[in-house]
Amino acid sequence: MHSSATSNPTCNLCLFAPFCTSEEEILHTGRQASLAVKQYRKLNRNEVLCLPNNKFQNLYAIQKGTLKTYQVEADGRELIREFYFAGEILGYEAIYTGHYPFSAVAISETLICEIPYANFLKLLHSKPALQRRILYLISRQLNIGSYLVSTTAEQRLAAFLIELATRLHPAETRYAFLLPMSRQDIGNYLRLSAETISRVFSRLQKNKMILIDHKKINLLQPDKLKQVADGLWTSNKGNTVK
Amino acid sequence: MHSSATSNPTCNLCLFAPFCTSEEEILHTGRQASLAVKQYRKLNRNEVLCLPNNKFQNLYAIQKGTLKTYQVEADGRELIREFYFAGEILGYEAIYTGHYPFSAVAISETLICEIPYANFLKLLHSKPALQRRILYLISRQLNIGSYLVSTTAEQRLAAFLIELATRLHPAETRYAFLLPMSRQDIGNYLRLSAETISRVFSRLQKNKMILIDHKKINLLQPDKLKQVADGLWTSNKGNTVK
DNA sequence: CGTCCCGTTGACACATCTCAATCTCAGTGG
DNA sequence: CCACTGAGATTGAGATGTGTCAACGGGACG
Repeated sequence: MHSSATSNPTCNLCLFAPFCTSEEEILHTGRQASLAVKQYRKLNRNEVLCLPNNKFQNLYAIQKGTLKTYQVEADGRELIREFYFAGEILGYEAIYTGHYPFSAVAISETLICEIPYANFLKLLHSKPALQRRILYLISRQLNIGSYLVSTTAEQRLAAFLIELATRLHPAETRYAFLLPMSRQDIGNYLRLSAETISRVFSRLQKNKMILIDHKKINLLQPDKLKQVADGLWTSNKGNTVK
Repeated sequence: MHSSATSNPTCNLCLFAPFCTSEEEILHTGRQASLAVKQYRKLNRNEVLCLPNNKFQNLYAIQKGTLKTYQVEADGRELIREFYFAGEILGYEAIYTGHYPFSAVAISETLICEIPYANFLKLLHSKPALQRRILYLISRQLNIGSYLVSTTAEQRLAAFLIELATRLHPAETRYAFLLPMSRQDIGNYLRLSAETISRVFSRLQKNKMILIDHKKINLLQPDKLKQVADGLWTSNKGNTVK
């Protein structure tokens, strides 16, 4: 365990750190400080954070780990709305609906911090700089996943990988990383079958754009991947330039 | 022309009406009041509001009419990111990127109001109720179009039609309306070809769920359409229940 | 009244899905 | 330490929904 909230590298980047009840305070007192703007909680793999129609009360800052939000279709298929990584905030959608419009589940061991929405509003109002910053981050949410509009499987997966490289580690882009989610999860997010994800991975590897070994992935040529994402390249029928 | 800003029915619902320079003030003085929080502007069909990489300065409130935002793919295809109708606010995405990440074009005669972002921030800070309301509306944006994750053409189009019924007229749902956009535009938004849109319209009409005559559309059975959207019904192979 | 754009419909091509078999790897217990 | 097990990943073959290309038809508008 970390000795204090701010000793966690992600916390250093967190907007709410100044208003946060430290982990050690929680651990030592054995109870959560009721006045805390932010509270610490641990989720194991596959543990549920919230369910559809749960009443909206908190936003959640992810300190470490990964979550997915999803809804289940009538036919039983799971449609992933978004992944959330360390440093990101989950729950903005619920401000409008009044309840969480999805299930949120940890896909790896995850640490989250609760931000009661009432406190969130108070803080925003008292700190203009924080308000600007939060609008900036919500605006970012509106831009995330805009590549889902792309048509081909290759385009979407390539764009997804590039985005992962920028989102997986806060304030830093790394082109070699561990995929936190399964092929099935990626498919449920990109609206492709797990088999298609697997096949496209194989194609991209054959073209030397990536190296992939189970969860370990290395984006060898991010620039070329970007071209694939933009539809400038395709390897569907041998490596042909359009 | 209207005699004042608040005489326009949409203005009555607008959050910024209290801080707005009235139309008649603008018309009578012949120049736009520089201190105005909100300014009036008219766009003809196909007139451009902003282009990709234009510097972000204003949010735009739509007073009347319809706009689309889109980006052009490498292969020349136009991908529509969102439609905007009367009472909605365009431009949140640009807060993050610092420039508009899309083209915005009127698809019918449209009246818009400019909200300089600096003024927007000041207003939000001085009016906590306005701040809450704006967060509420941005949250709504995060939920709009969530049905784009659906797999089949029928599901996406049915969900689109239902959403249109609720968004087309502020604070009121109407199941008979005029489609403001072309089949091509709908296809560019739902990631389907114009031909597919046409075919699905025909199928839905054959099943008595809608009446469609060029731009005029009537959602005869919104509840059944909702079931189609949710994947509970399909008419792909004759009208079969799954 | 003619032109042109938009929408409709048909035939065929193709990307992705579905179903299925096989394989690897991690975890578990003997 | 090894065998067993189950979940996830890979790969193949056939099915299918949607895209593409094309022809046709009908309003809207000048």
